Amino acid sequence: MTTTRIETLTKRPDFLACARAAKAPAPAFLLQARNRRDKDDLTRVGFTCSKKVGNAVARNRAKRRLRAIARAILPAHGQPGWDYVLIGRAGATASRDYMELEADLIRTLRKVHGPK
RNA sequence: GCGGAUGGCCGGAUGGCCGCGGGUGACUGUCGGGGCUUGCCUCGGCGUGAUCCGAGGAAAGUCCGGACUCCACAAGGCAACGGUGCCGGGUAACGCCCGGCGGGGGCAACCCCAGGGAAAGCGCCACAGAAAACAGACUACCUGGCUUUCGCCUGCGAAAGCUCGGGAAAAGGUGAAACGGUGGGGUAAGAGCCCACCGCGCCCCUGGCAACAGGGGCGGCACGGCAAGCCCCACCGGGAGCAAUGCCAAAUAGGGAUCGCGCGGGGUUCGCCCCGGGGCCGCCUUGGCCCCAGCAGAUCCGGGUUGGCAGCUUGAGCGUCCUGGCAACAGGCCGCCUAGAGGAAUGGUCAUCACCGGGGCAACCCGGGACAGAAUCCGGCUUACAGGCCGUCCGCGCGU
Repeated sequence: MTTTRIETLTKRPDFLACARAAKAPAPAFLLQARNRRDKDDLTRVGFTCSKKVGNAVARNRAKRRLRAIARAILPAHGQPGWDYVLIGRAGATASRDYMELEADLIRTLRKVHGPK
């Protein structure tokens, strides 16, 4: 069993690169993803919740729920060598049912990987 | 019981499963460095499992006050700018807190106050009103004169009137405010014109550390308000901030400092001496600094960038009790260690219980969770907040 390690994105250029690549919308978030095409098979993920999501409390809660589904889904459904960015939406990210949130992520991942 | 005032506290609980940040020590686990007695010791990173800790009363607004760090800083005087403003106390400090005083509101408990100076000066006082700051007079009042009418009879009286003169500022009405108020005397009518009380001003005495309060005397009223318009007075105040600042490593172009040679005019015994010009330090005086010349040299320095480490949490700390104080608070004994991230942890999800709202006779069912997320750290202020708990006091009603 290969333990795919997951790292968190921290650099602004990485976020911008993802924003220019594939996008897939979901009711409670927006997924951006790209294949880095380098030697490393690391999977990386970043989270963005802008001021549009709400105040600091609302942004934190949205980010935590996104982090929770990413940790649950990505080891099985993510692909090595890819970067993913999850963007929170006002209201929906905090209120959508958790099981549906996970299903949304699986569906959108399939979509961004798809055409390849 | 109802209504009200005020002080303090809490801000769901427990348990599965899966996770995150930090500390501690562990490992037959790995990778790298160092040491040597060459298979051990040691340091660091990663991994694994263990254990402990992990958001708030406002963490918020960033409005005051500090600690800490860097920069600036010769003395005196003057000026400017900003802040504070009853008195006493507390504090590291404050624009904060406590206790008083004065004024205002409330039956009361209690609450509110930007609360120094208006005889230093300038400015302003809307609307209304005759008049808004220095006196003046619209209506009305008193009186003289004149005209008309009437009564008695040749002068007086009464009434009405006047582009007329004088007195007076009590009455009316306006206003936030009208040149002291109320009552009496006085007068042609009136007026501090005189008197009593109240208010106001000055002086004295008593009490109080003081703000101030009480009392006495004198004054015949002279001094309208606004200082959150300028201002005056007293007191306080350097600037920037943890993205401060310090250290390490990597990689490199341009820069800076010191030394050397040289540097306005004149003299020189070659040690120096005399005489300048310009600029800066808020201004002035004393004073200080820099420039008036650069270079082909020598030595040294480290900025910016990226990464890492420190600053970074033991502190004006928290709790029980005791002592002093009306209190804010201070002192003492004992005990405790309570987040330290850096695209930023402190969570996700499920269940049970408690709470609130709705439905139901009930078992129960359905729905809900305020304001809000540490970022160097403290002391305050202000603002936001579902719901709940405890204490003290006041008024009214009832019972004893």
